[in-house]
Amino acid sequence: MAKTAISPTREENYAEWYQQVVKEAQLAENSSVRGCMIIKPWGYALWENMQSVLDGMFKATGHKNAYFPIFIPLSLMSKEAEHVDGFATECAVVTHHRLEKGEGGKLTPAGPLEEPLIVRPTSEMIINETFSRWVQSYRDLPLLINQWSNVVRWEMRTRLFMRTAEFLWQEGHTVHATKEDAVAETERMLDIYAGFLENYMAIPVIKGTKSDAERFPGADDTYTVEAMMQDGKALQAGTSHFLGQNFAKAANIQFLDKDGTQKHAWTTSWGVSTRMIGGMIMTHSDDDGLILPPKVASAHAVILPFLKGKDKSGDATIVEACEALKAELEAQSYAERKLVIELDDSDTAGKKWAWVKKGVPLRIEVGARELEEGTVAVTRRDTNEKTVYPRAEFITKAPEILADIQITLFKRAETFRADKMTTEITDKEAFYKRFKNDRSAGGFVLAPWDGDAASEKQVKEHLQVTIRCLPLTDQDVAGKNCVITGNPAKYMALFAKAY
RNA sequence: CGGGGAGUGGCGCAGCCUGGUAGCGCAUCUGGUUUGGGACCAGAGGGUCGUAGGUUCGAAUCCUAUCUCACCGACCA
Repeated sequence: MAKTAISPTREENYAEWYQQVVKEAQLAENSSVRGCMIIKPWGYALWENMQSVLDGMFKATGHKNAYFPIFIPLSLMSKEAEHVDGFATECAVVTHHRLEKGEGGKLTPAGPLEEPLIVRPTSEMIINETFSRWVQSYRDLPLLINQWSNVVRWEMRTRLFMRTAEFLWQEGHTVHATKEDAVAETERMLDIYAGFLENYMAIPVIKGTKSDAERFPGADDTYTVEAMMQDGKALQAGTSHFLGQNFAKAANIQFLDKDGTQKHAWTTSWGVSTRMIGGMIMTHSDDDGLILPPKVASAHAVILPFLKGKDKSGDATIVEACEALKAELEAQSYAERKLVIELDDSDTAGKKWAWVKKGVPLRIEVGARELEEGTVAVTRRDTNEKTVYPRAEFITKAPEILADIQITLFKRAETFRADKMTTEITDKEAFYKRFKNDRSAGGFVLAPWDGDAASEKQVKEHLQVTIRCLPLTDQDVAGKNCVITGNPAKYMALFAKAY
């Protein structure tokens, strides 16, 4: 059995394996603040790449960025009843505005605020309240705004990237004159998320709508993209909400329409977060650590010179050659981005493994032999394949190799998901059996459902299985019966255990 | 919030039951050896043992309180 760079392996302990991958890849670490993570440079570079692509997509569809306060007055928060109920148990609340030195120099909060401030768990209330002043006429619509920010949700249990008390995200908030426009926007943004996840993160997703129980608090409809992780659990990777007129009414967003009457507007909101990084790790990484999809990778390749130690005669030449190679590679582009190349000329043992664990797509080895032959030895992180290329050929071919890695990762994930997906289960016994298997979380089961909250609740209590979504396609239920109750089915539902 | 677990040099741990003021591995630094790879030898630096109180001649070790963290549940992006 070959030694793996990450211990334990996925098979041995998936949860612990995940923590180790994050740590060994230098993506993030726990901070001294409960539930809050420190995103390290290697992880933040990844997030910046993701941001940059998404931001371009938002702007290309007419959205503009803005920034709203981190604090929401308590009174404002309480205006949409369902929304409040959904977030009340996980709000951080600011109640004081200064510190005083007490006994023994110990600092204690003083100066109570007249009205407590909530640290935003999401910004619907503060943004829609603002929109009520921005929107006066049908000419002001649609209003398409996005914000990049942090939010705070005081979760009971946290896990790096997957669920942290504070996380980074973007939240889009839009206002429309008609229901049709708002629904179209909700679906457009869902498509953008799905496209980003599949084409950039190489994570295959299933698009669908949430059941009543899983909907965003205050929304009429929540659209979601669901991904399958390597342990057979599902991950909600992004959501897009059709908010109906609920928030428009709560925040009083009205406009004077062409016909001269005052109308309430229709709003949407949509978001993706640093959680996608967690999804990416759980989709692609292996027992040797992280594997980054080239399109968003913090770096595309690392050059590792083989130095001669004591007999340093040739070392300077090798490092120089590596620097020249780096410069030439950096002139190349892949996926509208100049190649980012790291050069690690440290002589520490195990530096190769450090880069394996960081998930960099290509490792380029250059030593005396390569210099002499005019070649480079290149190893792909995804397949572990080592190929010796003539130097010039590799430089022009690098983007092509990266593109192949990107596709390989996506296809591999797609194949994996296909193995974890069944549409064959039609009776309750088989359904229960599937999800009671201890070795695996069970994957996706696409099965008929009667649309009743009671049956949904039942499988959640018995099996910790939830309805991830009602897929947008495959909704033919004619003649089919609910997998749980046997009653006539209303929907095809995608069931899974979830993060 | 419930269930078990853990807080000891930068990291990972032992020591605790049977009190006598700290030890191992990795990492770091120095010197040497080695060199297509997760090295070896020798030496060195670095810790008031989570915090507060108590028992004692003496506490990492016993007692009490308290804080924190990761993990498994319930809750959730």
